[in-house]
Amino acid sequence: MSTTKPNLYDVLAERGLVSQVTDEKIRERLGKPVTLYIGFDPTADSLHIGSMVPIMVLAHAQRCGHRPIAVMGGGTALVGDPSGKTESRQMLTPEVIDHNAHCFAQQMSPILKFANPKTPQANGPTDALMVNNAHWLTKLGWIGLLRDFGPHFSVNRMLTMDSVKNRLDAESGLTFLEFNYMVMQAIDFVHLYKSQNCTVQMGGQDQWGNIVMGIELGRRVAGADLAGLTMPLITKSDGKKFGKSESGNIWLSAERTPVFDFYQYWRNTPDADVKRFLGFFTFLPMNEVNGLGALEGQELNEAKKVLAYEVTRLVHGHAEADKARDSAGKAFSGEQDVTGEAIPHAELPKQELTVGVGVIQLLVMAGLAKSNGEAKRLVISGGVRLHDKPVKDIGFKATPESVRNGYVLIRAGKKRLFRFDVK
RNA sequence: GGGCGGAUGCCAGAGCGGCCAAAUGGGGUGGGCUGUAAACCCACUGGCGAAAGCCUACGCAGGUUCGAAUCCUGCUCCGCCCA
Repeated sequence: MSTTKPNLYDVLAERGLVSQVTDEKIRERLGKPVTLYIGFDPTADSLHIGSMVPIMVLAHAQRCGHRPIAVMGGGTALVGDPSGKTESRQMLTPEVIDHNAHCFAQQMSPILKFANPKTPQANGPTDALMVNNAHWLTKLGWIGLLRDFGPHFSVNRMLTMDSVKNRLDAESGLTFLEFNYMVMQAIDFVHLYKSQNCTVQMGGQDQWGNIVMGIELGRRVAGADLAGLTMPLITKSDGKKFGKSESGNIWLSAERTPVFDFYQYWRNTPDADVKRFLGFFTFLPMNEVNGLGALEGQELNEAKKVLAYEVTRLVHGHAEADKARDSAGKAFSGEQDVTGEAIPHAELPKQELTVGVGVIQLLVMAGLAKSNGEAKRLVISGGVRLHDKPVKDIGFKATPESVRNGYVLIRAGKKRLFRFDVK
């Protein structure tokens, strides 16, 4: 490969994306093209921004001349994810998993270039692969599994894994099924080594144990020289969970998280996280990242705009990102222009207004409140405005007089708003 | 298989016959201060209802009681200990 391409390790390291490595010489390994993988759990039909880091890492790998594989944990999803005792242990069907994997591929494809299975001859050496571990895991028989892999797993060793130790101490305990997750993941690595010559596995910090198991298994059963690298857990300086907001997870799917909300999530990044996030979630060169991150005080808002725009562009494309940026910019700047396309909106028939529509109802219709009660509390606490006029009375009704420029704007708090276009 | 302990709201965790829609903390939302930031301060935080009130909720199913998250019985699940 061309020597002009940067070393993946350097790229990840300077962006703060390296937590641990299994091999001191990982940098040398990555000096020439390798095949590497990261696992994803296809338990929902959309990825959320927690998965952005792994996707970015795969994309960096691709840019550095390596071949990335995204492994769908279809096999593990088939037996259900037993972590979290209150979670319903839904066992996903193969059809659902396939559907989810398909959705993931679509969401990843703007960031990661995938090989086209239909035109193998046209695919490049760094085109990404997506595979489903159900394809090989479901073929394993119990006896065969024990015979081929059983002797190579030391339970003593497994018991020393943090993930296991924590669960043994925890009230929830650890089931045999969960105990076997790491076995499955180890087998994945070996399978990918044998079938794709994949020699490096990456993953979140929490995957460390699983990665190490895979490396050891590879050495024992195939004499393979495998390596792993983990990425740090993404935290927010304010201690809040990354990727969560008032309305739950921030998803990559525009259906689950409107582009406007997506943009706003990043736009509202705490100061202390802006620089790190620019490194994690954008491809901006580090000198630019450092420059933006060095801004202080109010100036840092410019960096947040760049962050929000860049991430939105990566995930949703130029056109949508432009709309979100322009709409948000106008709505929250002095202009207070809320006519932007990306502003959440819906149509409201004129005749409903002639009868009068209560604020409570409007808030619920707009999705700004989940129930009438919540809407009422919102009004009572002084958080609701119709256009720019505070609404203090829960009995207030919007009428044709409430329409301005063809719409009725309702705001909940400073940042949430919804526009009813009156038809 | 046996013994003991446990299961409470988004999460953690009090309550152990009426004062319980259930303490407290976290989270979330709204307000204040700001820069669409953080920190900090205040308020709110099951549903329906204008309200009075009604309904649903303390693992599940029954029972005792005027009255049960609280007592009894059975079941399910979890933890600890013993074999």
